[in-house]
Amino acid sequence: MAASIIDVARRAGVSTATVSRALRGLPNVSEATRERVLRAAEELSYTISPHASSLASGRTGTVGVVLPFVNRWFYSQVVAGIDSVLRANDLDILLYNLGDERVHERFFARMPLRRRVDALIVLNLPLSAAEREALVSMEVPIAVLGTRIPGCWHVSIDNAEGTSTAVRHLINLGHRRIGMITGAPVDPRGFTTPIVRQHTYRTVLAQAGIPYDPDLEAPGHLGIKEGASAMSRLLSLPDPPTAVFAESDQMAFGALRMLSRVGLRVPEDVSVIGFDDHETAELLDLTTIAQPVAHQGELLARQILDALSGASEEPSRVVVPTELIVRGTTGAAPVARPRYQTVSLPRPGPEPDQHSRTLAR
Amino acid sequence: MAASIIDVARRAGVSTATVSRALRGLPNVSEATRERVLRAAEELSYTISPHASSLASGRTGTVGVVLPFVNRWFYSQVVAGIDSVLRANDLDILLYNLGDERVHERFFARMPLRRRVDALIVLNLPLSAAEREALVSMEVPIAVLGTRIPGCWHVSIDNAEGTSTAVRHLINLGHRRIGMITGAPVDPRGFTTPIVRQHTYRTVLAQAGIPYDPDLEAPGHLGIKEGASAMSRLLSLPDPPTAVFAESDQMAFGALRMLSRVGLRVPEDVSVIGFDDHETAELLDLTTIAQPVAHQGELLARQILDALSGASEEPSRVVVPTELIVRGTTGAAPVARPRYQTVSLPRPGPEPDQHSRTLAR
DNA sequence: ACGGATGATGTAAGCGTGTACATGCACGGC
DNA sequence: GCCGTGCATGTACACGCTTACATCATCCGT
Repeated sequence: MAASIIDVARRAGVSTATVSRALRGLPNVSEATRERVLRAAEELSYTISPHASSLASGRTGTVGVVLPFVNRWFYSQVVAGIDSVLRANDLDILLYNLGDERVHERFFARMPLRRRVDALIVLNLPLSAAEREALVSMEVPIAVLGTRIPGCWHVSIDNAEGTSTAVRHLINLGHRRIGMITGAPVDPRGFTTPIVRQHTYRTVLAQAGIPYDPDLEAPGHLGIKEGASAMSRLLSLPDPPTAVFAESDQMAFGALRMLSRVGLRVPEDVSVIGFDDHETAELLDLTTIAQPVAHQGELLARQILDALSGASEEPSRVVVPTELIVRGTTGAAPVARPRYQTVSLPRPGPEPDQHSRTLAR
Repeated sequence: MAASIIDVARRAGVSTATVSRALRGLPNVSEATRERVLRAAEELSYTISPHASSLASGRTGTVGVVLPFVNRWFYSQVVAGIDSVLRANDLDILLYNLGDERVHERFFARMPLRRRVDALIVLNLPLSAAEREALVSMEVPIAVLGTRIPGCWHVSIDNAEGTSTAVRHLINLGHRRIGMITGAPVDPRGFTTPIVRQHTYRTVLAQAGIPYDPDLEAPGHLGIKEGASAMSRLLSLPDPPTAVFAESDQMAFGALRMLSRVGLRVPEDVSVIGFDDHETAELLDLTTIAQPVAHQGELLARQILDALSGASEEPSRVVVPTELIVRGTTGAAPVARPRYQTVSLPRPGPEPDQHSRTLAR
């Protein structure tokens, strides 16, 4: 049987109240007494019972982290960021992986985190209004990544800015047929991120005077394989794109693989730009929009610390910058644009016609 | 203020004991009463206080998961596997990321999980004898991945078998100069996995009559970049390897990148085999030894369930099989072996001499 | 018709802390 | 020498639940 506070009190020759005070570093305990208590606790290898402590004090020392997919690179990276700062402040992490829809529903039906955590961190989870309401009703500070919930702390990247940077990069390289591989397009609960990015993609094209073509938007569901098949769909268009913006690096990887399968060169025939700066992006020399992933986790955790310490009453909102990382998968458009018209193409490579034929097959 | 069991009892017109029984589905509660209690709880949107419950019952409904790196693919995948089965049994996950050495030490100094979890899952964490002892002294079931702790449940792959399969694959392709990119070679606490793999690598080579050359073992620290620099070290040897076994796919990725940087073809000039079957391996067409990662997490969780239910008293040990996945990064050795001596090489490619010169530079 | 099962429910004692309040003590100013 | 102050410590209740035990009604067999 593990030692309780009573054992420590007895051994130190004081009351349990004094033990409690001494152990938590409260004032009004003489140095000699504190010393004795600490020694007694040490000798009994006493560990406080978190449940009793929580029950009595109302504080749990635990933060719930709710997310859709622990096993995806992005989320695991964010969790690592969260962990690093919460751990340093002796807060534990209770992990809730709500990717499965039934698990998701069950979570909101039973609210297992109510009374169990001091604060909540919600990562990029599509939530209905009722679900948002349910979270807020827990009456603990909430920090949200991506989505926005009124009254909650907030961290996100500027998706519109990142997207327009990506699309403009392609336009500046002379591309006019620019495809987009989108993520999670028909989720009824609505990830807001894909919506914003898709909207921005259309807006930027329109601003550049490029006509809108719905066929150039292919859903990729954020996975490598799905990215590949989205790419193949784009390639099978009568007039396939010369550049593709994939809204996640993973989908861009799939696209790259598909391109190499069908024998198209990157970036000579098709340019590809991703989003995230996944650890593998550098490996594959993928041009991408970098976002500081682990850092966002740290920021969320810091917000929680602020909220718990009461340092700042008003929930803050942080928008972290994205950055265009130009690597080897984006280049000048292959079709002759005005400034290239008089220049002969330096390499043999497939002709545009031949190119189209390959794709149309 | 959230409703307590007393409120529910009052509303249902019964005692708190009956509420407790009804809510947990215990027998000896009439259907009518149970119905009334459930409705009352529903109407008050009552959530049980886990702390009070734990304090009273001694059960926490929580499993601690201790691991070195949440943000690495392998571990996040295992966590997802664990989560899927624990979640289905209403067990929560308390995550402890002990990658940082100071965090690790602090964890074992304070044992914050004592009294806080019903069971423990330890993923592949290097532990001193004292630390193992400390975990066991928590007196809860422990399931361990990779390492072995006496008296604990155990899941692992057969590292010796996987490694020898990989190395034999290279030998069968005619390779005699076979390098190995190793992980975490000098960790004083000792990850056992790299040790077993390195040992097996040497043994298999010896069995094939290939002389031992310590220069062919390059530490890669399990990262992509480190894998790349390990590869460059191997390439700078006077007599560089024609094949490389990287004991993780990530290091293999780095190796591939380095090879393509220096202009060597894979597998014509150098063969590469990895370990894990990382999601990106298929993308890069990497030959590798596949291990069922998420499945191992599920197995660990199942062992915990068995232990908690008292189904099987004796801790079990499960060894899951690995599988050689042959893809495009391994091929016949470029140097002329007896059976190739009279055959002319089909492609132009760099001559062996030229090859060596490139590398020695 | 009556004793004893059997099943439904209530009573109350913990579980191990935190903390408001009471207590006791030393000290200093008048 | 007395009283108020401030600090160190003890007392005891609350936190919200589980559960052993007591109680009570019901029902069955003889």
